[in-house]
This record gives sequence, structure tokens and C-alpha cells, in this order.
Amino acid sequence: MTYGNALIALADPTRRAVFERLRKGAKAVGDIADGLPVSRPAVSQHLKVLKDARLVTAYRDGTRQFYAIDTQGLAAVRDYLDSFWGDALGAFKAYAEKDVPKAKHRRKARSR
Amino acid sequence: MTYGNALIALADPTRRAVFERLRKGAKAVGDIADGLPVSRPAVSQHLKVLKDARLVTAYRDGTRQFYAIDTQGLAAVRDYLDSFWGDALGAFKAYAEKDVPKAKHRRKARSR
DNA sequence: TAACTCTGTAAGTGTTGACTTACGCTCTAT
DNA sequence: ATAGAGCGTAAGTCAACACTTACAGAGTTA
Repeated sequence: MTYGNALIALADPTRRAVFERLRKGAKAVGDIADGLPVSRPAVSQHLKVLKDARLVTAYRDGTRQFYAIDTQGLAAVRDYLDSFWGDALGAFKAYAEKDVPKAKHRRKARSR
Repeated sequence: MTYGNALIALADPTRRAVFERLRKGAKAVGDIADGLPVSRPAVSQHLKVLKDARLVTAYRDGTRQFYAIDTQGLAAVRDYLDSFWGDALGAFKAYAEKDVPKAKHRRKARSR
């Protein structure tokens, strides 16, 4: 149920802003907080939630704590979402009771 | 920003339970509420949130209102998640290929 | 040692939101 | 027209949570 925590973590806009600041690479807590409209302790609390959800990882460098995106949490959510595709399309096909010309939206497999 | 609403919608466990009840196909509100530990009006409110997030669609059949999974909301969230993969992998590759030892004790100048 | 930097946590507050019951509306059948 | 089934909404309550300031701990520098 790790995707549950990840969904909760990504639901909050401020926490998403924290998360998106790591797109370009690892950042220290203070650098993440700079430019955000919330205090640094608030960012620390958000990072804790993201870390528990396997969305970020952390490592120290001196007194600074760097955070980076962890794809484990992202993969958990993605797999959960993908599990609906076959069900939803199958249900739609059963509802239409007609021959669908072609498979509409199968996703391409990706390495992780 | 429709993925924001979808993430909020999927973050709540009860709402996910409502959503997952539509895996096998469309269901009426009363049938969805049966077996769930919350009241039928609560399910109606959850369905409204899911509908606003493009996660479900609805249609009438007599006095009954049927809900079914809408892949639009799912696709929005999936695309949002996928947008991190290149960034996260690129950032990791940049970190691995760069001269890491040089950056060991570097202190970045900060305002404030 | 002391001083400084950087971060996490404790404690408290205000708001959001998930839930309840009660009510009203629409549709169908008698 | 009346009754009943099915559903959405209004109003209110209560716990969860996102935020703040204050403090404490770990690490580095002089």
C-alpha cells in the first residue's frame, strides 16, 4: 500500500512544489525552501512525508541534507494507475457490446 | 492542472474504494455504497469529486445514476508522473557522470 | 573550546474536508 | 394523482493536517 502514501503525499500542492523543485537534481533543504511561500520547517515536514512515501531519498554532505527524487514511489503509483486501464477498457467494451476496431491505448513498457 | 484534482481525489482511501468498485464496469450509486462502511450520501459526495477530476463519468437509466471509470483523469495523472522519469534519470546520470569528489565541500552562496 | 550553519522536532493554532442526518427533487408504476 | 425508489444537496460536527514559532541536536570552522 505504498502507493497510498505516495498519493497522499502528491495530493498537497505545496508538497508537490517541493517535489518538483528536485526535477533538476538533488537540493539541500534550505535551497528547496528558498522561493517557496512557506517556512523552512514546513518544508522539512513535507520532505519527511515524501521520504516515507518513497518519493525522495536523502543523504548528508556536511551539515547539509540533500534530497533527490526516488522513482520507487513514482513507480508504485504508476503501476496502480495502469492496473485500471485494462479494466476500464474491458468494461467499456462490454458496455458497448460492439467490435472495437483496434486496441486504443496500450502503454509501452518502460525500464525502471 | 486537472491532475491536481485527480491526485486529491485518489488520495482519500474511501474515495479510492469507491473508484475501485468500478473496475468491473458501471454501477449505480446504491450498488456502490452497498458494502462500504460509509453512508450513501457520502458516496454521492465522493462521486462528485471523482467526476470533477475526470476520473468517472455518469449517465442515467431511469431513476438510477450509473458511474463508470473515465480514463481522462487517469491519463492526466500518468502523464504528470511520467514527466518526472526523464528528469530523475537525467539528474541521476548527471550526478553519476560528473566529477563528484570535486563537489564534496563546495558551499553554494545563498541570499538572505 | 566557542561560534556558526543547517536541519529536524515540539507545541500550538486555524482551516480544510470527510462524515452524519434531514430534506427535496426526478423518474417510474399503479 | 399518489406512492415509492433512487439520488443529490444543505447544514452541522469532528478529527486530520498544513502551517507557524521556538528550541535542540549534529556538523564545521576559527
